[in-house]
Amino acid sequence: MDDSVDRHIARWRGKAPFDERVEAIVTRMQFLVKHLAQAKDGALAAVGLQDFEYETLHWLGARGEGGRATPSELAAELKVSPAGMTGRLDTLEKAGLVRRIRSVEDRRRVDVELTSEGRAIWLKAMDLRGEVEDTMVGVLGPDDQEILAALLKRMLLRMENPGRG
Amino acid sequence: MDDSVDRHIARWRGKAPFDERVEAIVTRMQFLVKHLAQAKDGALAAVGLQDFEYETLHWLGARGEGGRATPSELAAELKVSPAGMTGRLDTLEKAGLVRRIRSVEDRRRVDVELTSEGRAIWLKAMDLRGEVEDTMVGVLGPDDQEILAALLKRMLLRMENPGRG
DNA sequence: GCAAGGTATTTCGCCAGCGAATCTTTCGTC
DNA sequence: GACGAAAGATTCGCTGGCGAAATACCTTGC
Repeated sequence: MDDSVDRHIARWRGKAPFDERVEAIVTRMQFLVKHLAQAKDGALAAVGLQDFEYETLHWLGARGEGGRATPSELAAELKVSPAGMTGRLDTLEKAGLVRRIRSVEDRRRVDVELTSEGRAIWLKAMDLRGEVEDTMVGVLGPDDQEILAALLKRMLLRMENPGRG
Repeated sequence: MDDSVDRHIARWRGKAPFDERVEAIVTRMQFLVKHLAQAKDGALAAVGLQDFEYETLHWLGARGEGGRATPSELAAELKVSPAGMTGRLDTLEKAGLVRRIRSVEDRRRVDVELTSEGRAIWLKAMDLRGEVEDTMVGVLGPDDQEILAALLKRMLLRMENPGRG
């Protein structure tokens, strides 16, 4: 059975010089990410969160109980511009899910931490998000998941270490 | 060697209940797509194109010489809202890369086609984009690429056919 | 033949993100 | 110890995309 990318590529064969495998891989990843975002949007709406809010809470929650992070760290981890992160934190702080604390020893810095309410909502949202992602990744058995994760990792390493081979 | 996703997941183990494999796969795909978009932005700037413009020209070009498509078709294929597609086409038409033709027999409809200039620029841009994507996907040998494409396809089929399995 | 409903596109108001510029604080150097 | 460079966060102006409403057109049923 064909997916939309197969149809795209077939309709297209011979009309221009390009690598079909590469095209298929890249386009499928783009579509999967887009699908995922849309599906997650729907699921997260149930707890009143938007995707970008959840994503931010998620990486903040990863710091552990009472864990903190600076806006720049979060911006780098989430691959968002510093300005974008300021905007996200504004929204989250206004909603009471996050707290900004100006550092004492270096007053340029700001630490961000989850409020207890933020942590609670994040935990609720994790379940919902998990369902969507499990639906997608769950088509694959555990072995295939391992293989997929490894292949993706090799590509990501290349992108994160431009110097390397 | 670890990538940023490994580090994220490790830092995080035991702190919340979730499937590490799924998390790793999803997060890596998101990062790869983001990396790709950023790298492509840079490359395409050389021909004065933005990513969303190239993407639209690309699917239009796939229709073949003199091929046409309606805005709604393009919107569906590119997973963009109809309103968003109008905006894209406005930009492209103003730049002279695309032409809108109101259909004669059904005057609600609009057909879109590449101008010759649009086709030329698209072809030039394909090379540049190819380089970036090849760099990423090229870490994998042909066999691994086939495996990856197949795994992605299985997931995409699931997302495009919600009823199924 | 005409009203009601459906379809294709566009307009409108809004939002998150980006890059550049700004402001504050700290660090290095003389 | 003062002054310029650097670092961290924020503000500002702009852009692409979204959802909802509006517009224009076709089609069906009476």
